[in-house]
Amino acid sequence: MATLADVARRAGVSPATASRVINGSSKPVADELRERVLKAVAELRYVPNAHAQLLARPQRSVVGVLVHDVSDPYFAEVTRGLQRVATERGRLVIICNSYRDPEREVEYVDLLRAQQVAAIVLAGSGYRDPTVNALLDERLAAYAATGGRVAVIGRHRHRGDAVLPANEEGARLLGAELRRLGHRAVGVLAGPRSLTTTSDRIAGLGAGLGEPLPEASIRYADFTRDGGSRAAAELLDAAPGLTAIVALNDSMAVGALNLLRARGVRVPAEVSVVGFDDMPIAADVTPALTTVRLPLAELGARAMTLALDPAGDRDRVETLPAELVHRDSLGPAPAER
Amino acid sequence: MATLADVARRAGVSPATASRVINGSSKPVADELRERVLKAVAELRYVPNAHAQLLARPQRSVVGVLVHDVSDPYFAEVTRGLQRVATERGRLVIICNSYRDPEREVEYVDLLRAQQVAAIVLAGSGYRDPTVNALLDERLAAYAATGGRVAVIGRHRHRGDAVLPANEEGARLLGAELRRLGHRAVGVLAGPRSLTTTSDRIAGLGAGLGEPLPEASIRYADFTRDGGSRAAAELLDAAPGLTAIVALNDSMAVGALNLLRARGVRVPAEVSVVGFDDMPIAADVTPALTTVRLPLAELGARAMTLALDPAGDRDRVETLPAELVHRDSLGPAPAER
DNA sequence: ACCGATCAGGCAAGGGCTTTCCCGGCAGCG
DNA sequence: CGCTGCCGGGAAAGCCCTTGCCTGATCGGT
Repeated sequence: MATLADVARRAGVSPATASRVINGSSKPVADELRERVLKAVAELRYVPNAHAQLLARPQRSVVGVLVHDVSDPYFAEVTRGLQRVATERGRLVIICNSYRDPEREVEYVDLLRAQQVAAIVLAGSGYRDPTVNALLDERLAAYAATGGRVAVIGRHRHRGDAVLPANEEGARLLGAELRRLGHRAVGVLAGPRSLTTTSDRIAGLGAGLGEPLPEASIRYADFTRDGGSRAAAELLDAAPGLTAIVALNDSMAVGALNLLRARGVRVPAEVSVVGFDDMPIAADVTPALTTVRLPLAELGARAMTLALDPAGDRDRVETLPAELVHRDSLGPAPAER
Repeated sequence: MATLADVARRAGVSPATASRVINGSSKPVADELRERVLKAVAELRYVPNAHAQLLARPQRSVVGVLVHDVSDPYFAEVTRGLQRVATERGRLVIICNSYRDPEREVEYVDLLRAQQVAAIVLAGSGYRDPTVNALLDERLAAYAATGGRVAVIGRHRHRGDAVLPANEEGARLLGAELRRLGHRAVGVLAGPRSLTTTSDRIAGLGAGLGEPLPEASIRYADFTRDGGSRAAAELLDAAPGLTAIVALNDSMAVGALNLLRARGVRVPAEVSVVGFDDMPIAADVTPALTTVRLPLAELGARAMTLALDPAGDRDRVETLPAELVHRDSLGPAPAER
């Protein structure tokens, strides 16, 4: 690997001059020398060692993003927003997948810290377990204490700048609509119990329905298509009288739709199904999914903006609204079964 | 930010000793000192500066991945495979999105080179333009010349280790099946003209159908749902007699399905629709999409494996087979229209 | 009790780059 | 003609860490 010294030698100048030419320093360099340096750079295909640069100047330029799983459509969308802003601002992004493992999350925070990233963006539901949060908080605080910027998405239990999707409010909207349509026996396909996203959405739903949801009508599973399918099967077997199934994300809803089709249950005539997030596929399944739209890319974009802007005196918190999207999978409750 | 020197001072030892304790060096250190160092590390919340480490020891550990767009389901799936292997091998991954801009691709290669990554994995269709390829090749060669490892996915025009999806063969399978079912008027929803993936799949399709596809029955658009929808509309308007539409990826197929539904065209009774890739949603749309399955995650996993294994004497090339997945959106050609 | 071997720990040299500070040379001024 | 001031270029210090090599001490053997 060619070094700056190689370039300087080849151009017959000092490393100092070469560096100045390459970085466009404000210090003037004679045209002839400049050209010689540029020529040497091209010939040697020289690329500065980013680590040495970072060591030599305190300026931090890359930003770390910690998500549960980029290949999950939810995070894919959030990441798109994050990337857009980062690219606009000329920042490189390191994406890390925690796969919802709190321990790995802590490890990654340290790793990003070691990489001297300018900022860390944490995306994806927080955990309900206070022990886990405390550990992560402690690490983030250590990072922030040395000037690192932190922004979180959807983790209201962490300090630092935050952007929050209106999980609870969105679920409330949905609950109210279900109630208006006469649904009384509502089942819930929930994500992992440990996540605040799950508990927030359940709470909102209960509020909207006007009565807390009995634990018996909730099934916890993975936030995936298969998780939704399995949970729906269990739920239907346990409580055959349900008129509506609320999935706490669209993937699960798709799984439920699939199961119902397999069992020959008509949607929404016999059972209504609704989702959450409004992922791109929601409109393309049959029946088209009624769901709660969250501005996912916007969530990412805002968070990255917060992370890259200088810290304020106090934590900034932005809440982004949820919106009910009416499609075909939700109808009035059938009169009697 | 605490440094090793801070830790050493606090523990009352030399930086050398501190370093040895922290890195678990083979050189023995007395238990008492070891403990003092560990205590200082904890108190200062010390994390070694990864850049300084990288500078001090030549060992490269992170690997760079260059994709068109992680939030595209195709790449999301490929990335999942890449990540899996990288994590197993204890490697951090830097993901970069080129958004199909060849120029940005070259920039990112340099950037990854600057980051001293151990390997670069290039995923996603190559370009047909030889000029563009030459430029990229030159940069990759510069990287490889200094010991960097390169692996590409689906870019048969680049040297270096490669894993290739059987694009052409998969399309041939599909073409043959269409022919068997009596389809003679076949339209194609193609991705960008500049990509080899597009041209390979078109070539294979023609081969399978037994006759080259007339240019008039092809519409080029973005590899997206909306691209597919628009292209389908144009195609149908221009050639109303089509009995089958082949989308060159599943997103486009979903868009086509949507358009046909909006126009009241029955699938597959009046027009058959097939996709490519077998993305997770393919099974969930209505009618369920007949498509060509590519082992996407496997593609990623293999590529990462190649990239992390030491270079062989010659370039290794693995081809992964495509498989026709029969679902509901493809039926026999209607007798007469 | 002395010598050599063994061992733990520290010194210091890098690794590649940036940047401050200094120096030599030149022009301009008195 | 001599001095000052400016300007372009280079020497070198430092960023933080690892590690080969050296030193001082301890221990065993004789």
